[in-house]
Amino acid sequence: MDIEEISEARRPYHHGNLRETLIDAGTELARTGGPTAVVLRAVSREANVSHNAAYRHFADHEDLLAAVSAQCMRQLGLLMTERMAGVTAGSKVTRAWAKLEAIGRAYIEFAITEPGWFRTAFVGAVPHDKPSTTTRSDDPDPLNPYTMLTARLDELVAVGALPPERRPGAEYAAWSAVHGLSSLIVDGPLRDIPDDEIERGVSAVIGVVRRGL
Amino acid sequence: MDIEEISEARRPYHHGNLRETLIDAGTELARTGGPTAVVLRAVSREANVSHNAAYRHFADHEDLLAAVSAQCMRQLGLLMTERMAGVTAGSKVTRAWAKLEAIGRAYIEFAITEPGWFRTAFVGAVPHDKPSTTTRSDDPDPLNPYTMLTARLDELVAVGALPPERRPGAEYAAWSAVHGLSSLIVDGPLRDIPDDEIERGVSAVIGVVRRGL
DNA sequence: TGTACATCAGTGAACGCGCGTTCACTGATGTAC
DNA sequence: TGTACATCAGTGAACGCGCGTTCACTGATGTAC
Repeated sequence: MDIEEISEARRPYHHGNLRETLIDAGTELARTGGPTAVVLRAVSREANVSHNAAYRHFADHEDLLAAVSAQCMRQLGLLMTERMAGVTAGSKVTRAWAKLEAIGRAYIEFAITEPGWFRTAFVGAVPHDKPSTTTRSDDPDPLNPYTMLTARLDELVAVGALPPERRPGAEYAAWSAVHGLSSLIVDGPLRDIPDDEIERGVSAVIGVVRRGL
Repeated sequence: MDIEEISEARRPYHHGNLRETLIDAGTELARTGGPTAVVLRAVSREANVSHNAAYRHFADHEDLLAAVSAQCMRQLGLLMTERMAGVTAGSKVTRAWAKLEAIGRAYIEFAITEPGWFRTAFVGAVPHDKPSTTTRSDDPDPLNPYTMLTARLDELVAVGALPPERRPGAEYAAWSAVHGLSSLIVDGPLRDIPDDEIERGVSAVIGVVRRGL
């Protein structure tokens, strides 16, 4: 009750949680408009705050965009985790393959259902071997899509489904295939293909990766 | 001599070839700055023409950008053709595979050596089954990368290297893999990986596609 | 062959727009004594 | 427990910027008679 009162009328001068609020507002704008919609003034407007307040929490526009981008990437990792959790049946080998397929399909699903987030996630994305300064932790982020992919490939080797000599470079092949189809559909020449054609593309990509590994 | 005179001092009021000149200027700007550098005023400036002259040849900014984008796509097709022409040795089957590999490697090479063009080629790219109004011809453009890919895959089938039942959807798999690696390197998280790591990625992608098909 | 006139292809000034950023400020909070 | 004061987190006005686009125009060209 008190909280509602505050959020409606007696909004305090000090926001208390403005950084997160701004990132959330930016993420919402990115959802429909992609990275170019993450504009300092628009984000501040959305957060009901003067457009200068952002400078108390971010160095500049680029800094804010990077934070929003990271949040979009986390959304991708979240969907991948969710879809992977649905895989429970079968032998160890079957499950290992099914999990790899699940995260791959989730990646493409994310790109198609949330194109704005997908595009935003990949602007100013930090190289996978250079952890960002804000996420400086020793154990890798379990929601990071690249981390999830390497874990799946390692599991395939551990379970005997993938010959160890095929392991090096495998992440490039798998990631590229899935990312490429996503990009071609989201911004590329495959923009307007019908749903059944998309499913054919996904199946072809998954099939080639699986047989090729 | 006369020509030089004209181009230097006595530039005629009527340009005579302004449309092509503007597209070329835009392409040059795109080369270093990508699609966002293709700005109406900058392009006109580069062509030594008032920034309104462009409106005699293009409906608006988007129209100009589309023309520049098409030219960048043609550059990609040109490099692919060139690299493919280098394949001459071996049996029919060997050559068919080598040509597919050659266009795939050329695609990635183009993305890495000409990132501005690569990015520009894929903004507002026309869906592959909907030819643009300017390129309305019955026989498909031989410089179109997608056309080149399908031709290679058809050849693999004709030559007996690819089982016909594997043919449907094959272009999605091959294109996605190659485009994905390119995107990840050009704008994505693989932005700053060293050269030898790139070569590992290319080999992995090519290998998986070849074995997977 | 000459001339009037429509049309085409440029020019130059001006418009409004939203943006990122800076400035001087004010209200709220925390802390030393 | 009070009080002075530094610091933090917001506000509001203003800046310059380059952009796409529109307007009224002018110079060059082609064509009908």
